[in-house]
Amino acid sequence: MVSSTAEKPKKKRAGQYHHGDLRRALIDQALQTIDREGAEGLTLRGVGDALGVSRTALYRHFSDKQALIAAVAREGFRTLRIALLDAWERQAHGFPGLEAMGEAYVQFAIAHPSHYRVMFGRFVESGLRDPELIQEAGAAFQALLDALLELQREGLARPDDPPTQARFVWSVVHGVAMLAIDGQLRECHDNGAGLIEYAVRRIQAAITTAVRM
Amino acid sequence: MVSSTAEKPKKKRAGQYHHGDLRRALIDQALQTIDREGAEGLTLRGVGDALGVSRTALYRHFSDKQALIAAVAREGFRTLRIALLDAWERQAHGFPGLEAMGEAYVQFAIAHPSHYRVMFGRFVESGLRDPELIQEAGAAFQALLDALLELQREGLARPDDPPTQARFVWSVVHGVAMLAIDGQLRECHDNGAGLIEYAVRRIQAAITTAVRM
DNA sequence: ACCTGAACACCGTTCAAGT
DNA sequence: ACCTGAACACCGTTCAAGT
Repeated sequence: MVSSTAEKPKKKRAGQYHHGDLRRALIDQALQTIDREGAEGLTLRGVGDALGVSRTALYRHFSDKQALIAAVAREGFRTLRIALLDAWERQAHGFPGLEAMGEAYVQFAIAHPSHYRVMFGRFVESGLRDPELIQEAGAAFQALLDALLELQREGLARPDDPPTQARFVWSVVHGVAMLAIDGQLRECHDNGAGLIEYAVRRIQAAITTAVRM
Repeated sequence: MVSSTAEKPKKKRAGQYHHGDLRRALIDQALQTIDREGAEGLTLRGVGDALGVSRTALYRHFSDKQALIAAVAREGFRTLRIALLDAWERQAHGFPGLEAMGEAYVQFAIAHPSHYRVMFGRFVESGLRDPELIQEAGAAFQALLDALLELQREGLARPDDPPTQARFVWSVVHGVAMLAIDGQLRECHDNGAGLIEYAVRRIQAAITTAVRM
């Protein structure tokens, strides 16, 4: 930190002349709108109005609309990673931990479908301009990779190439999640709960070293 | 067919006063645009211009833009189903046939990423207004279900609830496909080819009755 | 029946101007 | 430094009017 002039960072009270942290408020408002109305329902005019601010005010904090969405996506990967780690710890690791991670993953997507879609849509384009998004996504993936590495070390999971094994597991839960939020499981009377349970069991069967499930 | 008046169905030559089958031309043009520029690049003005027709001409054949997209999605499920059945037959059924189906599935998505996204995006909303879309998607799913039923009958696949088993397999290939086209496999030096191979093998391990893979 | 062109109500983004 | 309001170039959709 370079010692600056006499000016301390101003902490303006909320509701006063604009915001103390408009950037933060914009992200929160965008996330709220996305969760409620979907990403298509997100307009710069809308977030501006909701915050009592001009529709062009956000250009002081984000290069464009896509950058705002990328920031929302970043938050999503962070929340997801924490949920995964929490599930893993709560079940004290092992295959029960991996199952819990899988269920937590799909539940996050079902609870926040629009947010989840935003995390994966336009990922490449957004990632090129927002390295922190890629970093945050990588951290979430790392949580899964670490779990599998531990299972392999304990001789529970097959000693396959770890990144490939992790991407396979990711594919299953991502596939279930996407099918669920896109309405492709509408014929399941239980709204996909049975499939999630089946899927995590079959993941275990697919990567275990044990002879029988 | 009710015998009509003296008027035979006019077969206008292309390039002449509009089209003999504008509906067909609109779908083809929309598909081409989607494949080339993505679904966001699809504008009614664009397809109209490309066909030498007003931008509102399509309202004679489709209720709105979403209905046009739904028609494109329908074509996609049809093409996908044919590709799956072809792969299944070419490998003479069995697990080799199932593996080939899985690879054909992912390859379709990678070859036509925007088309594939359109097939699953807004599926519910589109399906409510376009029952044929749901029917075509169901037919594609049925191809997979039939394959698994045969494997179960032969004692090769576990006798689990067939729709659940089919949705699980679908989730894996859908997950791989979505991750691939959304750029989440960019760190794979082989662009995901190894993952696809690994995934179809692990699917087999997950649903087989055999003790060892 | 089928298509057009003007009009309408929206967008994201730019930019000169305010404080 | 930060924000505004008018303006610009786009959208999808509607509708009276043409043929």
